[in-house]
Amino acid sequence: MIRDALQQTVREALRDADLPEPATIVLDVPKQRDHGDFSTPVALQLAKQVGAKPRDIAERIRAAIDANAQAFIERVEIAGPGFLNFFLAPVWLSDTLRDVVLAGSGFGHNDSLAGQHINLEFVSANPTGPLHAGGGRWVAMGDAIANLLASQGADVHREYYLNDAGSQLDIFGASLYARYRGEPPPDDGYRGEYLVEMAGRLRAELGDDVTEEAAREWGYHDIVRQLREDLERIGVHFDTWFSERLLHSRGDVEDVLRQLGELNVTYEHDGATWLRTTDFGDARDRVLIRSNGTSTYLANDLAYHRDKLRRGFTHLIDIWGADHHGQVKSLQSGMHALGYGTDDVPEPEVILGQLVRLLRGGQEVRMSKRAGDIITLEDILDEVDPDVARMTFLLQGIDSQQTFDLDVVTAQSMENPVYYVQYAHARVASIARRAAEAGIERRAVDTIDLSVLRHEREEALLRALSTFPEVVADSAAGRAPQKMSTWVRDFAREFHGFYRDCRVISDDDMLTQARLWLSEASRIGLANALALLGVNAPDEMARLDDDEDEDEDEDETAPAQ
RNA sequence: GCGCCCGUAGCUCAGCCCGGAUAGAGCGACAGACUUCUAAUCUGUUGGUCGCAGGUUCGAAUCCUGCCGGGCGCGCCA
Repeated sequence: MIRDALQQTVREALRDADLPEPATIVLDVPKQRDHGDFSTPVALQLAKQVGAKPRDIAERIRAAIDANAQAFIERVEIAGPGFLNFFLAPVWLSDTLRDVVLAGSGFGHNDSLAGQHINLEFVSANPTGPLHAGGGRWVAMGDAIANLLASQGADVHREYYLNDAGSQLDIFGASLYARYRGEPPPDDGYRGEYLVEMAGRLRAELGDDVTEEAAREWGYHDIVRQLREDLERIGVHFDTWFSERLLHSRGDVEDVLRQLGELNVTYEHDGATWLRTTDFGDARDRVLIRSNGTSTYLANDLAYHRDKLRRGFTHLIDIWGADHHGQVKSLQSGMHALGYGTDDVPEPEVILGQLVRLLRGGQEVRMSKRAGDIITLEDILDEVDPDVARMTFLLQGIDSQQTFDLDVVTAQSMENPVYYVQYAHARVASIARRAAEAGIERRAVDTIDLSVLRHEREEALLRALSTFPEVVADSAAGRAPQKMSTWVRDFAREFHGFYRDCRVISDDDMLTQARLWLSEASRIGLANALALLGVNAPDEMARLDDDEDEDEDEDETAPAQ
């Protein structure tokens, strides 16, 4: 859009002025309004190379730009040590508004990743218990990242990997079976109360004569059903639930081991078969086949990732908890050993997410399915709206540890930023309803004089809106949904300010029309941003009681006569 | 010991990838604004040695090095 045009202008000016062209022309939106609409430090960057004073270089560039006057540039100023500040003709804001309206739900989307088939694997919690609260971070992050990648034109496939072939499931089965028989779970077993409840249903459904194996299978399928329900409740859908068992039953694991053997990257040692991952960058070699003849997690995982590639995906992304970071290099090294990790087939990308620290009553709650005292995602969803849960998980970067204080999140649920944003969206809808009641129709946008939108608030709103596409692109490229949530909060603030200071519906017909379109463009920005975050954009908000904050427990208090 | 992540306002966090002009938001505290398209809003005030020390640079919260503090790993577990 306008940024590209400016970049082009600067490039041409550099050429005309006989100056070298840096690979990228930096164009910033200055924090200060009096520094213009856009600013570039290019003259500062060239000073050393050219051997001239930055301000003199800036002057040469400005002269070249002026010589080739562009309609959308009102003036160029040289400021500070040598910044070139661009002041654009106000028409660019009108153009932005029209572009947004024209693009509609596609605003912020592009096709830079067109042709890419991305497999995004996330959550993948063991099917041995319900999703714990911290898992909500992977649910929300994964879904948002998938949305972001899709917005850039990629075909994104959401996948859940079920570790249903390993020892964890056996331990789970033994624990469930013990509960079924009224015994405590084994020492290394799962101690959670949910197994007692499940054992009761197991007995009700299958009777008193169940074997341990049957209990395990029943329990496994019941857990998967619970996982699906929890995920559905928060609005996340997986395209594939991939069973690890398939890798074994189909012979994939054997086959990948055979392939590695033929590639001469394995060796025998201490009765086990090892993979020379050190040849491919790993810190030490890894075992593929234990001395007892069974395959390791790595062997299975290599078969799994090879399978994903064989299914036609061009790019694999895994979201893992940071407690698995030691395995990243092993997986990637193993995939290189298999011949992947080339320009055509890149190595799997692993996004590491720092773990959630969960607080309740000011105390840290250790989240371990084994230990028993877990707070589940379901528990959270029982107390707060799914939108609140999602937004909370998307407020900060995945690289930093998140402290999820259950008391704070539930107590301040109503103050959650998600409502601030949703309220802005609802306000637009409300304006539209009021306008309709007043018999005001929005006329075609290209018949409206948008140049009347000159209020400080209106311009600020449009400026903020104009940055949306690049924020989406940045957010997608950085796998950083928090950039999106930060933008939408800032943008909502701009809208609330506009709403307050610029009455949309007025006696001035043209101004009303222009502001209705500005509202609509804002709605598009809010709705598209929320959609990327996986959050609803409601047309109205439930009315809050005025005395809400005085009344702590309005739900179940006794009737005070 | 080695590896990854974090350390920014009283609290919770953006900003760091890709260095720019006076470092931002929310919450908290204090003071204001509803005859108004829903006040779940808006406005103002308060508040920061960007962990510490060096280095690179015209310019460092941002890049590099070394420390300090916190989290997580370092299995023929998954």
